[in-house]
Amino acid sequence: MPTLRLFNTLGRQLQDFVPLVPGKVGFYGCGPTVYDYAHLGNMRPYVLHDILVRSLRYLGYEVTHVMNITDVGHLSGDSDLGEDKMLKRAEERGKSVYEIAEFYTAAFFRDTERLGVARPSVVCKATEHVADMIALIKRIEAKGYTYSAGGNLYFDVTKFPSYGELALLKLDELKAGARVEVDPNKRNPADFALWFTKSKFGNQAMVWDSPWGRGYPGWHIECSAMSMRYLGEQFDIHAGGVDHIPIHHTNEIAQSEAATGKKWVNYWVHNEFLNFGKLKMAKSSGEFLTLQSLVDKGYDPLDYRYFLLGAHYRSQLAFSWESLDSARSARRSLLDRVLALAEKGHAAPIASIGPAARARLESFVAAMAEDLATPRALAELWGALRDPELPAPEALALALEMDGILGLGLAGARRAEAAAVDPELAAWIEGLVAERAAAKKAKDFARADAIRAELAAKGVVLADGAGGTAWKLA
RNA sequence: GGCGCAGUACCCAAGCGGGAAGGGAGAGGUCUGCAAAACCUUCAUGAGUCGGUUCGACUCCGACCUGCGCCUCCA
Repeated sequence: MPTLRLFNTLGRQLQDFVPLVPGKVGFYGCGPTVYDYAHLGNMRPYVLHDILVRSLRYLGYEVTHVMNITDVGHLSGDSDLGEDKMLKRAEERGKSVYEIAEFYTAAFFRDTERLGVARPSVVCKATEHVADMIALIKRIEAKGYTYSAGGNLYFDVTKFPSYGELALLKLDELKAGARVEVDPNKRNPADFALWFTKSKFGNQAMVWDSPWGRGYPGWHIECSAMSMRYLGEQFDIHAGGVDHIPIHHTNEIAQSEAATGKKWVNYWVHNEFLNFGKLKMAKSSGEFLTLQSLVDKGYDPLDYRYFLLGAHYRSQLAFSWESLDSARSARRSLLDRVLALAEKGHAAPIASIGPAARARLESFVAAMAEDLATPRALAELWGALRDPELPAPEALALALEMDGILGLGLAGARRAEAAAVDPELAAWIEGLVAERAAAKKAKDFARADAIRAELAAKGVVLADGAGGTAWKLA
């Protein structure tokens, strides 16, 4: 097996992946803030994390994948001036924050499941780990990295010499208040809150007692506390969107390493954004498309997965309906090819494939190992399915093996007739198909074509083959 | 103002200091009563622009142009 190489944001270079413990990987992927539906752009990192985990497991690692659910503390502004997103949404809806969280968490997992994303080993909620956060903040405080102001506890970034290393930030170059009002309580604009007590939502359910007063945690602390809880004080990989590099992850590193005095995470993996037209897809501005809206338009969620895999995760990707159509066409063609192969016989045992197929598989694995180069991997998949030299059982074996990492649903490919179709509709179609067969036999091609047209009008596509006429719903 | 990233065919999108992957769309063909699928052929003498380094650059360096992101929140 080749060595996995990952582009590490910390250092900005491709590096050989070497785990802390041989054969094992601790991986923390930033999860959702469950105050609204996830949009298509939000889904990109979860597909990436899934691809990363699948690749690691394929390469023989035992992976512990931890994902957080942010259900408290995520402010709409990183100061006491901001509002907690969860509380705000709960007030708007007249629901409790827990009801809001439960609703959108369920929606989130419904979407990721449809995208073929495996459930993480551990899913942890911020509200259930406040004690861990308080314990961690105490350690940070004991080491002298904090100060109190205006009733809140802040992290003093000037006490942490390597602050901003991940994001290549220099403290004196940051333009304070470039786009937002400065929190007057902060000594330095880059300082961030570990614990809030002065809350305009102080009468809400989401407050906890702490050594600094009754209040709630800052947003960044949850990831540090929960990752350490499940993966230890040092672990291998932390992933999230590029937007988190300058603030969220930078602050996580500062507070985590301040607390332990040790290097926290070895490899940082960040996905680029999905853009909609020229703008990023965002809840605040631009387009907001959910996975469900794609399903409503007739796309398979895995079409969207294919679309994502067509670009490298570190490239900005522009969403367009044309591109999504292209992905759907490509994936359908893939499924057709796999079906055609499956109808010729069973897949060969992967261990017994010949040299040509073996070489294809190795190229595929090499592409995945080279910083998860899914576009190249897809090209290898196409190559395997198009190569006239490969015996059908071997081509099928390759496709299924590759799909174990890509997750495009090739193994579950079914002829449309086998899919769930209303029995009455099916009977009607079968009747016309039989009638057309009779017409064809009688050389009544006008009648045969009329039936084809009639069915086509209902979205039924006919395909004449050696074994008779197959049909499917378009 | 500072920092980071990108500009490849009709669209999406890779790799690479020395033959420009792959997909979609398009065109022609084989096959088919018709159609679909499949298969074959075709589709960037050129990679934002201009310089430089080099025997050789799309690939390195510089400038410029254009676009995007970050320095609130965001995946």
